[in-house]
Amino acid sequence: MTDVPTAACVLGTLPGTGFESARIGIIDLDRSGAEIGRIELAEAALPDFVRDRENGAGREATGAAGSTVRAPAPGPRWVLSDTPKWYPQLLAAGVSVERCHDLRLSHAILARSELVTAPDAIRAAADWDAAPADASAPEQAAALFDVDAGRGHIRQVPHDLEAASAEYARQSAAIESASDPGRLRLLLAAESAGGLVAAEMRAGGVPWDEAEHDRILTEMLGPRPIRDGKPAKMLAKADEVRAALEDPRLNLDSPNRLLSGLRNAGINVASTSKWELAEIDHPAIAPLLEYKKMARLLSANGWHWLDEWVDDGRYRPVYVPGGVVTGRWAASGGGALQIPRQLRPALRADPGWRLVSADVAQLEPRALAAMSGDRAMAEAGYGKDLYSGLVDAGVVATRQEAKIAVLGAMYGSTTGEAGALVPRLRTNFPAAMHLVDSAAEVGLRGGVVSTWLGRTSPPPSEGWQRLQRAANRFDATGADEQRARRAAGDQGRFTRNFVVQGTAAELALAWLADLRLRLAGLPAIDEKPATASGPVFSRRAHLVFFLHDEVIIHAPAEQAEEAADAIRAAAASAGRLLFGDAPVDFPLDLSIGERAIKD
DNA sequence: GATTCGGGCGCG
DNA sequence: AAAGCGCGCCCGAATC
Repeated sequence: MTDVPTAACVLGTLPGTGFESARIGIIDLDRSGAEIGRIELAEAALPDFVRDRENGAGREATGAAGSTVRAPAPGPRWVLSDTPKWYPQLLAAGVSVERCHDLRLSHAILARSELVTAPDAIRAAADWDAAPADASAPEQAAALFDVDAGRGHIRQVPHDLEAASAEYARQSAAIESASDPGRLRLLLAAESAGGLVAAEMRAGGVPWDEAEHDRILTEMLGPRPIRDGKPAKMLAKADEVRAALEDPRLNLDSPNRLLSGLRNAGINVASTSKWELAEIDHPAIAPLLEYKKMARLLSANGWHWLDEWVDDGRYRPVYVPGGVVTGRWAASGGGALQIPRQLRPALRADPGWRLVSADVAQLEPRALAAMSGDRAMAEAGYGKDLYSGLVDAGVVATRQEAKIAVLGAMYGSTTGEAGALVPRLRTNFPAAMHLVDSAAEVGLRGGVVSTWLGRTSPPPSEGWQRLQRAANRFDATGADEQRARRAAGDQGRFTRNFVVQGTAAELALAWLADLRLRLAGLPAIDEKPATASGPVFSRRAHLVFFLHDEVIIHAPAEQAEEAADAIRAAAASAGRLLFGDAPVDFPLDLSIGERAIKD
């Protein structure tokens, strides 16, 4: 067994009587997917087993180890039912893995992908169409959860070895039969790597300066109130509003009452939205907008949030890879994707460490230029700000116009300023515009579209189909037709945006996947381990934050420049991996500092 | 009392 | 004046 090259290891639980401790089964597969061995372990022995395999035990040596930044002999690809089910315990034990195949994430893609020509077997395996294991539940609670599997329990994928092995075989067959297996393999590898990164970022945590957060809250709102009362500055601001409206008892927190209060004061607005209020000239408006901002900060990211989500100097949100239909990540707790810019100063490196922050400038339009092969659009952004490039190319007059036009093109704007500007893009960038216009056309008619690597949009709902049928009946009313047209337009804008947002997400995932391997190859430092991070993350640069087109790395100060180089190299590498030699680049805004401040 | 729905606003 | 995509979260109000 020890001298056979193992390409993949399927992990799964083994059936037991329930009286002994849990047993884990492992199936070794060779490159053709054929079984070459089985191993059985106690659950407690799994971390050591995985560590040994990652270090090269159980497969042939393939050259000198440790001489380059990238590990020369990769470990096996771990086939996991669901990464949050398996990986957190490994990380807690100080073990990380290089690569995996997440069956749950891959199933979701393969069951829908247009590239899969024989989807029946995958689609029939409905067990695998399930929610991720709850990474926010502590492990002991997870055990209780299984006992209490009745009410309110969201179904998980099966975690046993036979089910995992069978699903892996189905998925492998689906990939083999695909019209472009290479693209799907890339997509599934990137998606699965995202699963690893999400678990790693949660385990490592974002270094969070609680004192700075408290200082920002106190400055904005006043000192933390006793119990759940409102802070002093907020109360004072509310009094200002009530005085200006001459309505001393008005409840500002109820949109209905606030709306009546505004109308009673002669302010005619249709809603209490800030963009509508901002247009009004009245002494109550300025303090009201300030009050709304304060209320938002308090409820979304106030002291209560700090107590719940930040512990021991680390913010640990729950990421949900693949949680958005387009392939973007979602978050299921802690609001990881909505940290307000106001609180950015609270992200702060540990002493002796740095935060390396980078985002891809205009990721989505660049992804569009690349996938459509639009040379003019690629050239407009090459090596510079894409929006300014549009001004330089004479397409529009100002950067602001460029931004409105480009967003309008990707979102399907037809009216207003964007609607007026989009036709200029159609003239100058016909390939790019043809791609999004075609995607919209397909959606409008009820069809599905796919990203560059083959993630396919969900078909419109049954309700949508019903609306379209109703509008085509002989007795359809004008209202029926209007509803159907509106729904069709919505679906068209969705598919238009899907191809762009989804392809951008793929580029970002490929960037992330490449980056985490580069960082894992950096040498461990001897001193100044990051105090609050887990064992895997305390001795070298590691990812701590990812938000669509942006990453933040926590790095030992002496490793910060290497981490920055890794970020840049990974972005270039991801661009080549997806788009080959297309003349598109993905330039980064990058900064190194104790804090993660952009701009 | 527990659950859903929509307004409003934060992020890309 | 929010037109135009994708989200999550909180709150008040409606509903059971």
